[in-house]
Amino acid sequence: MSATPTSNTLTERVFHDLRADIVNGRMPAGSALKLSPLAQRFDVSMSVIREALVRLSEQGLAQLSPNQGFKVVSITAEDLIDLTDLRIRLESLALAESIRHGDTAWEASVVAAHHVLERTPLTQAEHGGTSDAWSHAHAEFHDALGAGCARPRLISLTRSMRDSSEVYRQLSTTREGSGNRDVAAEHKALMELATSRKEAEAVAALSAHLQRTTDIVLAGLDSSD
Amino acid sequence: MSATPTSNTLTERVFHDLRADIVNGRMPAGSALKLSPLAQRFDVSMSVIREALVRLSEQGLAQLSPNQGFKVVSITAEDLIDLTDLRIRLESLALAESIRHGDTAWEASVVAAHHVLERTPLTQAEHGGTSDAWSHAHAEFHDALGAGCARPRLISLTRSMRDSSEVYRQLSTTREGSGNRDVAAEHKALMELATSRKEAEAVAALSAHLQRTTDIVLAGLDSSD
DNA sequence: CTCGTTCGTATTTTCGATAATTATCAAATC
DNA sequence: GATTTGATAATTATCGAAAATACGAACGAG
Repeated sequence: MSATPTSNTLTERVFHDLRADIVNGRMPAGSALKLSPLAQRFDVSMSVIREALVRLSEQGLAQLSPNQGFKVVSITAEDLIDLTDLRIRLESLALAESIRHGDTAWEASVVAAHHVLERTPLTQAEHGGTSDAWSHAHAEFHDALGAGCARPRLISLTRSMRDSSEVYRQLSTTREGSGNRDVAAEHKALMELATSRKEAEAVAALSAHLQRTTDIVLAGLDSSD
Repeated sequence: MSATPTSNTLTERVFHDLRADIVNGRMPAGSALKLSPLAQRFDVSMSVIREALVRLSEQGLAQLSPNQGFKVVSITAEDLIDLTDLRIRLESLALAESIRHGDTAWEASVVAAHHVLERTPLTQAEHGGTSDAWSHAHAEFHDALGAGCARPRLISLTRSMRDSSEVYRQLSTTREGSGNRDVAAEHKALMELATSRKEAEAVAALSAHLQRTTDIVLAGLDSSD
């Protein structure tokens, strides 16, 4: 059903790969994204890289300063706070509407996404931080929660903001064992509350879930940089 | 204080001009945006046009179908409803926080923006619809209302959505005299409520203001297409 | 007459190279 | 010693053309 998003054009492939690199924390926040090295690495012309970077910049994952090139978006505590507040509001809205109007197919997709997430190992062998597979399954699960509302714009907004949040989350999972938190249990509760249509409780659980993650990241941010 | 947004690079100039064309309704919604004609019109290479169009697409003002080119974003009643609901929520939030935390400079900028808007003629000589100058002043005023909250992400979101809404608004002002509505009075009330820090009333006025515009556009949409 | 195929054309996508701009750093000046 | 200047290198922005793809018309078979 998902598998390869199969990007037909070169630019899309590069765009997806670069986004994954940023979102999964392989590119340090704030680091420069120079055209020629990237062109070499992906074995494409600079135009392709440039177009991909322009898209990423427009989405807020990179920054373009005219005549000075691109860099990975830089992170600040204030931005994370701002971002999290917006995410809580909008994802809560999407979830609430999904619970109110979502059909059985939506319920099924939530259950399915949770099933995958539950069975995906959180940590990877080497690379510190969570595995790409888990990050992906995690994003898919949260996506599924809000996908029942018939509002494309709201959905794409929450997706975009989730990507931005990932840049921060990667930072925290790298440095600390995420405290004594049972994330899997939170997800399971979320899934059950959503599919049993308990709107208020589900929204509360989702809000707490998002806020908790941010608080951990914030703690890590303050104590380091 | 504003004057020339001074785009240093060619792409930025083209981007701004094209966005203005779309937002001000000079490009029919859904119409194709072909590269070579645009390159000729702006007297630049296709690369520049392409980059501008990619940016517009990423912002939701155009659409890119791989290998099939760009077109002006197409409009639907459902999207406008979705969009308006989000705008009401987020602009209300920005306004409320501005009222709570904005300083005197913010108040001043609201008064100033309203002053300009008040003195800008609504209709232009020829071109049906509102004048570019008024559209600009109008955007600046609404921008000023929310600019007092110290949340860059929220601000840029509301800006982006306002642009999208403009595509719709242009459609309605072209075809009807906007009924018996005193938009100027609404703006004045908004300005006064905001600067006198009446949060609840200001937010209610803003929500009603946005919803009213949408209702008019929706009426026009249903009765035509 | 309808459906499918082939081919030419229009358009997009990608490339490689040039022009323009910025960054670097050593020498020179105050 | 700090700041400015000027040449050089590195990088981005732009261009024009080649390659790939989609679109539509003409054609032929069933």
